[in-house]
Amino acid sequence: MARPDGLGAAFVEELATTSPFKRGNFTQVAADRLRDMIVEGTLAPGSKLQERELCQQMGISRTPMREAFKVLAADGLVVLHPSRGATVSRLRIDEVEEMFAVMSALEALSGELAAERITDEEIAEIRVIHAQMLLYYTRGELAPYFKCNQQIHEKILAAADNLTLANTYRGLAGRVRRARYIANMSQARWAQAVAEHEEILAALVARDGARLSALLKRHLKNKGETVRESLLAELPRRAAGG
Amino acid sequence: MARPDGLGAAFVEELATTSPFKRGNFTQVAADRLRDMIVEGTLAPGSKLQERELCQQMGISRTPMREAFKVLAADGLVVLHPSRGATVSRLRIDEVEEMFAVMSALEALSGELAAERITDEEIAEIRVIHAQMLLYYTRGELAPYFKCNQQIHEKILAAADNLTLANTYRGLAGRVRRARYIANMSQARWAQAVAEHEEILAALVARDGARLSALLKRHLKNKGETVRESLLAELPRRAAGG
DNA sequence: TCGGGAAATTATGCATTCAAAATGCCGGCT
DNA sequence: AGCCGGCATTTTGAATGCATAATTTCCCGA
Repeated sequence: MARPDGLGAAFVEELATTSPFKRGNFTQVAADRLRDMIVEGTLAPGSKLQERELCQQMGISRTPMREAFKVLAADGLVVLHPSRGATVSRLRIDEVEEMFAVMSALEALSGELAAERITDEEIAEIRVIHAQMLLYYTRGELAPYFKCNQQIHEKILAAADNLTLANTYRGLAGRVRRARYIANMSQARWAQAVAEHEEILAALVARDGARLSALLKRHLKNKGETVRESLLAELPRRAAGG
Repeated sequence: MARPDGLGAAFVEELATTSPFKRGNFTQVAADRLRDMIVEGTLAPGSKLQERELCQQMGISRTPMREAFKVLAADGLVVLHPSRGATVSRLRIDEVEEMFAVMSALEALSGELAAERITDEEIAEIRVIHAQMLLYYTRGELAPYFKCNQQIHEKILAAADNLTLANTYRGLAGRVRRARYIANMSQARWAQAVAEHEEILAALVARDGARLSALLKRHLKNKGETVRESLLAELPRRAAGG
């Protein structure tokens, strides 16, 4: 689901900054932009989406903006209140737990499928990213680490060669990404995650589907717990702060 | 995903037939109606969605109809061709296979979770539906059989108590439902499905999560194969017929 | 001073209008 | 005779307008 065509934020920027009249996909552009704003927290969970205001901000009219709201609502990032506008959906902790449960089931499947189908070349590519990721880990650079991490999971998803699976997964991943923005890993958790990734890579090389599946499932479960802990720790702070 | 609020077709009818001015959500109504039309085949896969025509048909204007298109596109039932309108998405056989693979992973999870949490009362309810289903089976009444079947899976999903899982599953189920409309089971397949359901019920009663999970997974896999066979058998006929 | 209610304001939902792009058609050109 | 290009028509995409529902404010009474 999410954005099957995958117009990235880059294009959004391109349109917003340069020639303002590239007719065709104001809706898509608005949706992607809103998505980014929600994920990075510019639009806080629970905050109201003022269509008038956002329209001015993006220099478009209400129609495509409203369509964008609908799309994001279908994605679960936004809640529509009939005749009362739209708000950024709050992600309750139990919801995040639910999502991670579902995602780990999907990761398990992707592991099974990937083990059957992955090519040596794909493994080699993953190996490169993996090594890069380790480097960032040793340097303690979290953001690029995450990026590599995500790329690896994307590669595995791609190797599974099941677009429906990939889209379903991405839909959920998009929704929890905002939680991850908030979440910070402890050193212990981080080390554990890296260790797990080593095992995952090994299972991938061995084409051991069952093992890979179990590893990925556990990996996601741990990630879920990390995020959960962070959220629990962060929640009271936020309540106090604003 | 899908329709989290779940306004059903009933409401659509209500609005369409009685007081025509119930201001509020023509978009939702239009989306649900289109969904039904697509699922039941009134709008054939690949056919163009003529917005003007559909607007007249439903007595609404283009704005909510276009919004409905966007929502259905996010659900995957409709494909938007920029500046060229929207068409009902075709479901390719490999896509159906993909969906069933994902659904079986989700069913497996729902089985695991349900086994942990299901109450005696819920089991009793399922037992009733199960018995009813068997009756329809012996009578050879396919449609009501399917309905019971679906209800059982819904009950298990409900028992799993994971809304995200349920919504994700429903999103996919909604998309493959059209395939099932076409599909017809062989007697052997039907008997096998019934036998599997017996086992599923037993595992549920025993609260055997691992077993239930495996059974559901296999069950869905078989269902997927059934649908696949039907589609393969139906495809050439359709090509010849029109 | 506080609470209730009505009017004004605001914002939402849908319709309509306006503009641009695509499709189809006709004529000219090779 | 067939193909390419330009013009008209159709259709889509976005903006604006209008009616209604929600919210806020303000006034009056207790």
